[in-house]
Amino acid sequence: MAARLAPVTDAARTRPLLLLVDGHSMAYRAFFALPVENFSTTTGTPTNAVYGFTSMLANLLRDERPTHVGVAFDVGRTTFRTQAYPAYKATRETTPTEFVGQVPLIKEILGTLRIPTVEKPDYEADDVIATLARRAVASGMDVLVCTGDRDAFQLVSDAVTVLYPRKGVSDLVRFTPEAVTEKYGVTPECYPDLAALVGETSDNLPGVPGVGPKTAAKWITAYGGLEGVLAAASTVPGKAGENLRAHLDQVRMNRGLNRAVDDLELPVTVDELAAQPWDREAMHRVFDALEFRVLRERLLAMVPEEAGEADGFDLDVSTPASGTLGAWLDARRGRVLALEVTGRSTPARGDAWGLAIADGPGEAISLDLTDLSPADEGALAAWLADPAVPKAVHGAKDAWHALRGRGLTLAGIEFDTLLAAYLCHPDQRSFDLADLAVRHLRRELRTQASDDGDQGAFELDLGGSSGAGHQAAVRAAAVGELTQVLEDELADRGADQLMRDLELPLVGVLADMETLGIAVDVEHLTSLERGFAAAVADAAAEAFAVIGREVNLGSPKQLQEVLFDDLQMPKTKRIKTGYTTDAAALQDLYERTQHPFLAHLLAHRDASRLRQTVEGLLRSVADDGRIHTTYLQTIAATGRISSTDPNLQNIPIRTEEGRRIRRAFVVGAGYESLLTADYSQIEMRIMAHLSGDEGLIEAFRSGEDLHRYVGSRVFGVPTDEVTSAMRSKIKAMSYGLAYGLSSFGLSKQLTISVGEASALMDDYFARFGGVRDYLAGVVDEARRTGYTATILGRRRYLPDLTSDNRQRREMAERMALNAPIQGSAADLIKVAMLGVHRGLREEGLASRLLLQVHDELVLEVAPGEREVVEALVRREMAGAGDLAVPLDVSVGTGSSWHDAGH
DNA sequence: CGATAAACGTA
DNA sequence: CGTACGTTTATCGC
Repeated sequence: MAARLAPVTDAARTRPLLLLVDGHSMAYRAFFALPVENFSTTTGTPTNAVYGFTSMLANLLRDERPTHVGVAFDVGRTTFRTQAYPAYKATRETTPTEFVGQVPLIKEILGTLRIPTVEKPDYEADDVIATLARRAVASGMDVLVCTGDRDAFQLVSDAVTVLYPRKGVSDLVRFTPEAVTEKYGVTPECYPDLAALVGETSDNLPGVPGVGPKTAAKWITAYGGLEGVLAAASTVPGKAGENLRAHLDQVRMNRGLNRAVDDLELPVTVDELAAQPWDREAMHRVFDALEFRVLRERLLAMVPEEAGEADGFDLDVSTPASGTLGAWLDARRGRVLALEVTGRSTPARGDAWGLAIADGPGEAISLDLTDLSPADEGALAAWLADPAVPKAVHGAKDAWHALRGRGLTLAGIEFDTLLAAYLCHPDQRSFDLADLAVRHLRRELRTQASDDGDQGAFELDLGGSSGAGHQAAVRAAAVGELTQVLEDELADRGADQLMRDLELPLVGVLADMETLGIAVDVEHLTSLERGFAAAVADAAAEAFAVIGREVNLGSPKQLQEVLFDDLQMPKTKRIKTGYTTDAAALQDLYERTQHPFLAHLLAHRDASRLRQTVEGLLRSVADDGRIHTTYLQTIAATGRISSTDPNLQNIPIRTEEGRRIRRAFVVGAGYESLLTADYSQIEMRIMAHLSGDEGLIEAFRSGEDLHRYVGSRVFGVPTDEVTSAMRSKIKAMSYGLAYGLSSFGLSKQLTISVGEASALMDDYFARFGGVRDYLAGVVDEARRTGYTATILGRRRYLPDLTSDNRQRREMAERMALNAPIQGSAADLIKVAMLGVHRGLREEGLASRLLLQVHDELVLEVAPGEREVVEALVRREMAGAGDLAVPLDVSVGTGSSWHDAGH
């Protein structure tokens, strides 16, 4: 492995360099230098000290290139110094708990970097550093000491430099002997003399009153050191001299305490501080957990990669001679070969120019698709398209789009390492092949060619056995090896069936949907854009007129000034940057103040939001007059798919203005209508199924309006006496339960007291006890097993359920409540999509599936197929699962998405 | 330029 | 102090 902190061949240096860091001191500085609000994980763990410390360390490793590194830590608060002088450091405030928790994290990071941490009970980090520094210098090394403790200046010499933070942790001042003398007027060895006279507030060591660094330096120079000063104390003139005589004991004690001990017995030797290769797998794990993406990249970028190392991919890469590709492929029939496609995977506009195929770990070929002989092209096309030829790939959908752009059909995908990694670790957001290789294979994917960063090679060398071609071959080989590993891991996690029968077949369905896209009425969109833009301008003008000046209404910062400074409005909910200006808060303010500015601002928000949505859609219209979204199958931790570029899963529907945007999605030429089919109350039905609550199951079987039925039971009135207010309370609570809603949250949403909300929940659970038991049980079981599971066995791992951190734990509990419900719904609609897609094909229908919006499918219906398609969709959606309650499906058709809605 | 925060749309 | 997403804009640090 090439990871090495400093190449020993560094020509600029002749002597080895030891970097010694005072861990507590630097971490503590980082803790106060970086605002904790900006540095904590999504689950609330503070990481500001960890981040600051690691960032500083990364800079030092990069800039100083030490050959040896060690980090010293204090152990507890008592040392031989506090024994001798109990007041020592006694004024230090208790360390904040948010800081204490970060020290182990720092040590964990140091562990992954294989940097030893050194501690000595009863001594301070400074003493450890002094000892190691002395030994290093004795063996001919240079030493850098990084600490925020000025006592370390006594260590400075020709061979030892102290890096002292000026502000924060990134601005370090280099204290050489000259720098110390310049700043303090005494040599480094006399610095502790000076400090003894002046005192150190932070250590609770009083100095001689009236004596600052200037006087102290003058005395030390005049009398030749502290001993001289003390000996001559009786003759030192003036008030300062008087004070000195009154504080001789204190000064002597100060000097005793600030002397660094440099002959400790330590568990490590200087040699053992030699830089070691990093534990990259552990680094990924720890940095993932801390959510330090950029910092990890910064560190990894420092490591010079060397080609041909044992841990790389040692591959025999070739390009078959023209006309021999078919034979090469035939010779490997029956084996699962791994593929890597180089190209662009934009739906409907893909292209592929390179292809690598790996056969086992040692052999691969790479092809330039732009320059194949007709015979090879034919052989390749047949091989790719043959569903009976098993293949593995990382990201089958992207490969599918790219190959399609070159007229090639991809079938027979037996394994997808991207999907496999996602099913194993659904909470991960990205599954970069290089990362997977490091984690599961302990291999580096990078090769010399890619390290050079030579973009030119990419263009010039499409298929050869070096450069881009070699890189593709390495990736293909990695896919092959990952397939072996991940197949086992999938099976261990009980996800192999989910992979084979659901996610993998879904790839083709999604690829078809993306390729088809949905037709839009561009003229309609353009006219909407004009209208919304005019509304934006009007609202802005009126808003400015009210306050008499122009501000950027899109800037929360400027709005806060206007609202809370200029207009002196009551403060809203606190956010990181001050007070929120979100729509709910503005609405609330408007109801209380009736200030017209707020009305114009809200109107401006609405209109600009709509305009922005329309503009985005217009930008996305492809040459075929359709919008081709991309579905992401490996993003949502619950198992849902997401839609991007553009996101067609958040097209407005709630307001009339928003619904006008839905009218722009229309049936395409040659088709009869759009058909939408959605599951009604899918999540509550799944709740009923999973909980087995008889009352809730009966609610669905009765055919009565769900919320009305539940309301009648909770409030103890006949269903026809459930008022709409009661119904909406029940609806809010029912859905809230699936999200882990608390009585506090419910009270907030319904604007009732916590007591009322709590009573409402009690009444609910009194009638639907099965729901309560289920919700409690699901969290319990997940805590025990480590994961939740959906009806198809899709897992979500929630290690935070046992966290000591309440915020993290409760967050995980809410996730545990929601994941089986949201995830089961995702399972069901995926099954339905497969069924609809297959049914359309098997029945020879020309209608097609276009969109999925979590619980809704949108199809484009070919002329004359409406009835049969509706029956097919109803059958497949309702039959997607065998639940204790029926799966109701509502269907609508029309010439636009809006008109097809219901 | 890239990352983050705020805001807001959907299920 | 209710889950899951994606996109835009402003803002700030590098």
